[in-house]
Amino acid sequence: MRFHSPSIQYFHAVRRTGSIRAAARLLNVASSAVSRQILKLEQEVGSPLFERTARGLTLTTVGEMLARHVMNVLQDLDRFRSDVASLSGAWHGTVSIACIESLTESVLPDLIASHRSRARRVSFTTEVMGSSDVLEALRRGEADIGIAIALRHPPDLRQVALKRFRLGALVAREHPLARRKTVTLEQCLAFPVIHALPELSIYHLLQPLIAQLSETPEPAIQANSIDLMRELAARGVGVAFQTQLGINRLSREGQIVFLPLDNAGSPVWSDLGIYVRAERTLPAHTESFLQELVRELGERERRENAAYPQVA
Amino acid sequence: MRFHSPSIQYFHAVRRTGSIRAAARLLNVASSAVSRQILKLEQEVGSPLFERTARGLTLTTVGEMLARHVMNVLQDLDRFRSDVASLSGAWHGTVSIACIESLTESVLPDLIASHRSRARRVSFTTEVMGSSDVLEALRRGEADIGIAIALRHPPDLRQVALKRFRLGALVAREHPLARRKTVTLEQCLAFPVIHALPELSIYHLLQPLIAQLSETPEPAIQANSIDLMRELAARGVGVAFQTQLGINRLSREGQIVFLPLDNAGSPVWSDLGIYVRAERTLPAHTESFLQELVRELGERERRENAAYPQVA
DNA sequence: CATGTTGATGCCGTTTCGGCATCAGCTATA
DNA sequence: TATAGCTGATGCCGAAACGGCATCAACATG
Repeated sequence: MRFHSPSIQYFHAVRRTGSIRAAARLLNVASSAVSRQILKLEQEVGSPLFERTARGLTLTTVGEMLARHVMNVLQDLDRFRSDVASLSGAWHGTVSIACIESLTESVLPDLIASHRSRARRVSFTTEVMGSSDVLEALRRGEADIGIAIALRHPPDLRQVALKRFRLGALVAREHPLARRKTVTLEQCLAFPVIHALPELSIYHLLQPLIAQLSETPEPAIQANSIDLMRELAARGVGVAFQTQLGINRLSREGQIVFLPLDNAGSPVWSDLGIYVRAERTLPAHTESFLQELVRELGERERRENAAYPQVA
Repeated sequence: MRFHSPSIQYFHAVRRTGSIRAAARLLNVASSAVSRQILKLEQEVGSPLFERTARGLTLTTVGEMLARHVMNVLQDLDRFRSDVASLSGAWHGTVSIACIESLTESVLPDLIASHRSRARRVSFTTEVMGSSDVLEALRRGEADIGIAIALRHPPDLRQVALKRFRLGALVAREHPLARRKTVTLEQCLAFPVIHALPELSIYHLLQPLIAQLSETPEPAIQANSIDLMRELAARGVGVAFQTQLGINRLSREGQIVFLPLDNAGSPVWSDLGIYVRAERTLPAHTESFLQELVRELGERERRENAAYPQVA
């Protein structure tokens, strides 16, 4: 089912690999064929699509416009294929997810397992990365659904949903703070603290608050893994900060305590956004999973707000 | 700039004309070429795309799915072309509008004239038709922007805006009702009335109200042209019904009077919807005109509500 | 300066495409 | 019912496009 000209498929491969020869290897054709298709394309558009360097090819402005069009075409072709396939019974296809680390502990595994039990022929590709990389992966068409801290998103992405979760401190069951209902940042900083490195978005949430404090916090552990930070906190090494999303299992087992953070009387929110490419209609199986994801996150948001009611 | 396989262009032409030979004439190629491309396409999709009758071809279910994909591709190609062109300075392109008759008196001519004075290289195609035909033209990709009475719209269309206008009675300056502020349907039916035929949406707005009345209205003039009905009312032939959108000039010149309709104490609304295909990103020049259209209609809605304040 | 990249290009065999003529099936009209 | 006019499909053939191989020039790296 390849009824689009080789030109646009070749163009797409060259854009992704950044090299004609690499694209040719990917496509199992000679590099001359790829080169000629690109030249033909440039002649028809009437403007160069790539800047040739000795190392490879980079998109020009017109090239980026064409890349956008080609991505729209190929993604819509995917949707069409999926629609045709679902017509003849079997639902199949792949859902590709790019998300930040906080989802990997319970939200995603629960959802994927539950979805697979109902639609076994839908497969998943999940890649964990930083928030800005999530948005970039979506823009480049390397993922269908993105979950990231809700920054200002580029206009070619659509924010399907926005859910807010309270940022809190994670301490071991035996920690002196463990009996409290909420904690302030000052109270936490009296103890050893497990800090997030700048590549984690939690860093950018907490940094402005820490900067406001008069005392300089004492040296502490720093890490770039939500997972590691959580496990360290569970072992009583120090106080970690994150949302409740990533500690479902440990908190159920009572090994770890989540204390909502209080900053001058108001909660500290971490906004989670769910994104898709704007210029795109999702295949049915992807749309279906997306709806479940939105519902599940909404459900967790609701449950959490019920557990830690806010004194507005 | 034709970098898509002939297959999809041929398919598109066949879908529009409903015939291979007609498509071939349209494309200036032999019918055998078209026939073969369609057969190849069907082989690649693995399912027939058309049902062959002696009269021509009709889309199958899979064919309609492909038609949707092909339309997305070709419309996005248009957008790409427009983007590239606007990069090199000159804004050009065509805005194709499908709308109902009420817009032709002042809204559209004003807007188009104003837009053309600023962007001379943008041309317009405007086609007047019934509300359901407007939606159908959009679905078929035969128009970029549709303006119609806001019915339930199919899911592949997006309602960009919804503006409500009061339905009212149109009478000549000398008409006995002309001095009133508002009128009821009963009051109007005491005079000769110019009715809309069922092909106009006004018919469907008024019919349920008329049916509620005890008295059967006396025979009156019936017409299917907003324009004609307005001119008849201006000549004192009878009372016509429509929104204030179509009588700007005549009402300014004082030849005709608009009396908002009162039905059991509440206004009778006519909802106007602005539509575009959902799975589509509009070219910049089309999007720009669309924004002006929405603003202008919103402005008229506001002005009208100020002129005839509602006693909620 | 040598070596390994990169993309572009000339040459040539294969594949695809399009045009012409023709065939079979159906419809409308006389 | 017979005929004329339409429909799409197909065999044949020349033209155009495509892809593979070998090679070239330009550049980066050691």
